Amino acid sequence: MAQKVARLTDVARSANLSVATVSRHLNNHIQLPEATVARIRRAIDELGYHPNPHARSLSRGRSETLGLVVPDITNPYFARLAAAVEREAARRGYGLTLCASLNTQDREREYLARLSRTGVDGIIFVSNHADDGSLREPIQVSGRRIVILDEDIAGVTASKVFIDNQQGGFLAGRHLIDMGHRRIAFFGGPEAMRSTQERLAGVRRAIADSGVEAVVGDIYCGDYSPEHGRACAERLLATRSAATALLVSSDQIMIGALEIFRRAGLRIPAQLSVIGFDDIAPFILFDPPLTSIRQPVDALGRRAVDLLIRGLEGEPVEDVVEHLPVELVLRESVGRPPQESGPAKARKPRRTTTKGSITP
Amino acid sequence: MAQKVARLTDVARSANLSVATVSRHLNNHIQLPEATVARIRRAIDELGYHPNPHARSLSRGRSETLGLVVPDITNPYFARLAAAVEREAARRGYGLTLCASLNTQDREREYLARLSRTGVDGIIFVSNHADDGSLREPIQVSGRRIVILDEDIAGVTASKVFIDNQQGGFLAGRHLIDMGHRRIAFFGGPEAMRSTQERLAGVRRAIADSGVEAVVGDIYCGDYSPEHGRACAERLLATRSAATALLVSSDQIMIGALEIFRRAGLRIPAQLSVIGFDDIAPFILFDPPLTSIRQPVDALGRRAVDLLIRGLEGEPVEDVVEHLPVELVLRESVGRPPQESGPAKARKPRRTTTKGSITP
DNA sequence: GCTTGTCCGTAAACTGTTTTACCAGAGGGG
DNA sequence: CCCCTCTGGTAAAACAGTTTACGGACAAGC
Repeated sequence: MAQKVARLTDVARSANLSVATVSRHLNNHIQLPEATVARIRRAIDELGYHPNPHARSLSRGRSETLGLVVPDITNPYFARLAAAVEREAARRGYGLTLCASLNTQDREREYLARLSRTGVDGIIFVSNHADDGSLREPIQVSGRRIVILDEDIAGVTASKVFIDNQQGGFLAGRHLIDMGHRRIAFFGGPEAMRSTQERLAGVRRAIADSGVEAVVGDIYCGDYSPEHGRACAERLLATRSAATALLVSSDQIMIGALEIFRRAGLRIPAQLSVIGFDDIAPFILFDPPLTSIRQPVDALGRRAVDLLIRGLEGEPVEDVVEHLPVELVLRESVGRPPQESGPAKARKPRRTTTKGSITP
Repeated sequence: MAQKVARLTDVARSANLSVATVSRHLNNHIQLPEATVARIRRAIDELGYHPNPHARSLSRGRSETLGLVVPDITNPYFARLAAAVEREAARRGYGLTLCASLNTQDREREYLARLSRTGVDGIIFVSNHADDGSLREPIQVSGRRIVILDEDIAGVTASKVFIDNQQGGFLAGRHLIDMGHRRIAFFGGPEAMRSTQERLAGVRRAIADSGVEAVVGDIYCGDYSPEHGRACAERLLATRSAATALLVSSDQIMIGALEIFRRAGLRIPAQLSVIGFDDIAPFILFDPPLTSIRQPVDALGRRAVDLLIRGLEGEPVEDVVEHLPVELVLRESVGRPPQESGPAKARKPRRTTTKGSITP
């Protein structure tokens, strides 16, 4: 009783072979005659042999496992990202160990250390706050290959995959201008974060490009949460803003904002045109269906995994920084500004979904 | 250049000790004089030594990693569950490797095999479909300790943690009866699943216990999805059902159903009283805020991890089967049935949140 | 003075693979 | 007949820790 689990040695002995032969056969490093193969197969079945994964990892120097550090999988955006990463990793034969940093630097550092101790081959790192430089050293010291996703961490040399935030702002801005809006409000994430700054810059570029007299005012920054969205919306209503259009920088913020708008009886888009950002939440189900900048979340995850695994498997890849294109999905939450009487000088909106392009 | 990473041997040599001494000190198996400790510390810092996790796992026979198989983290219910599991695992010093089965038996089997190959110490398994018996063997053969979560897989001997589905149905049913409803519709998940059957049984038990002449009719089963919810709602409206109340067996189904009801202009609870199940989605934000049976999702995850780790760390635990209590959260989506003119013989609702109890 | 026990420490076995270096024998070409 | 190249296979050395069994030195107890 309590019989030991079968080892490779046992299989080899039972098949009258050396361990090396069996091992190489199992790893397809050798072509054996059918008779020998059958002997091995029989021995394995009989003994119920399963290779010991720890020994395998030690010997090969890798475990075929990736680590993913993400602020919070309860947030649909990160859930979707994690799902994409997991799927792609699995497709390429890698496992994924998940770490929820809850967006605190402490836990981020702790998980980085833990992942080093845990033997993952590489790490995909997603943070969601402005970086204060304290992450730089633990990342470099972890010794693991790493790729930074979604939000930058300055000073770290690694491959990085972002979305084209500026293009997102630009597409939204241009659409609003085209529809005749001249004052655009903006509900953003943390002010210090690149995503916020770049999206804003995109809107401004759209205005500048249009040659039209327009402005982005009522810029309220905070964190990516429904609470912040509610606060923004209340503030916008309270100040009786002159803005006729609004760009909301995330689904989470949008959910909070819509709650307040609905409660206040604000009609969208009759009284206020609204564009969202992310397009993960089922905005098509909302009333009205929401026009939104769609992030290529799945592509983001896939690309990060691809870059990481490539680096891992010897291919000597340079660190790259990529900006994946976003697109504008037109639905029904953007209309003409209320004060505009006729179809004066406003141009028509363009095609239904407008692909952004990769910026260098 | 390309200098080798420091090994324990290097540390020992540099500190003028044997590897055993250093190893035991690092693992707190020995108390050393301060001078020796300092030598070790110096050597480690100088060499930048990090223990090799693979070697460690091999030697100790475990990796302090758990596996979680879940249908889809994109679903908020499972996302929440995964978050709870991850948090608890991390708290106890364990990592978590994530597998998304997408609810297909094939992928479930594949992941089970993969997790065996990947060296996790134990597995938490969540499936979301009626089990056809084909999972039984791969689970047993995996050789890993396993705990089944949320939905049963018959014939598997393992610890299992469920919620008390019947109590959920019962609490909902009793509340509706108390409010005067006599015909209750039910939108459920797959008919073959225990969760569906037990919740339904709970409602029926509530009716039986009340001694009142009531019935649960318009029972529509399908999968846990918004699409199914839309289909259910359309069917209910189309048949001009006599039901004055409705129990919806999941958030996902609810989202679809509400969309149709809203579109049809149905007033809740004036024309139809509604109770939800899960209470993960922010139902408090809905209009009206939804009365719902709340699942103890965090507790579910924590308990599963606890059971698993206990078994792993030698404590000889019997396989247990637990049913965690649910509670009824009263909000504003349940009222009196429309045809009821006065507050006739209906009893008052009870306290605000009613804890269920553990059933044996 | 002898035993006993503690403290600090060592050598060696053990974990279970993969991989390298090598080799006997068979078959083919010259 | 000799040389060469496959084929099918082996022994042994990594991989990098943990753990066991043991042992010398020194102090205390008798």
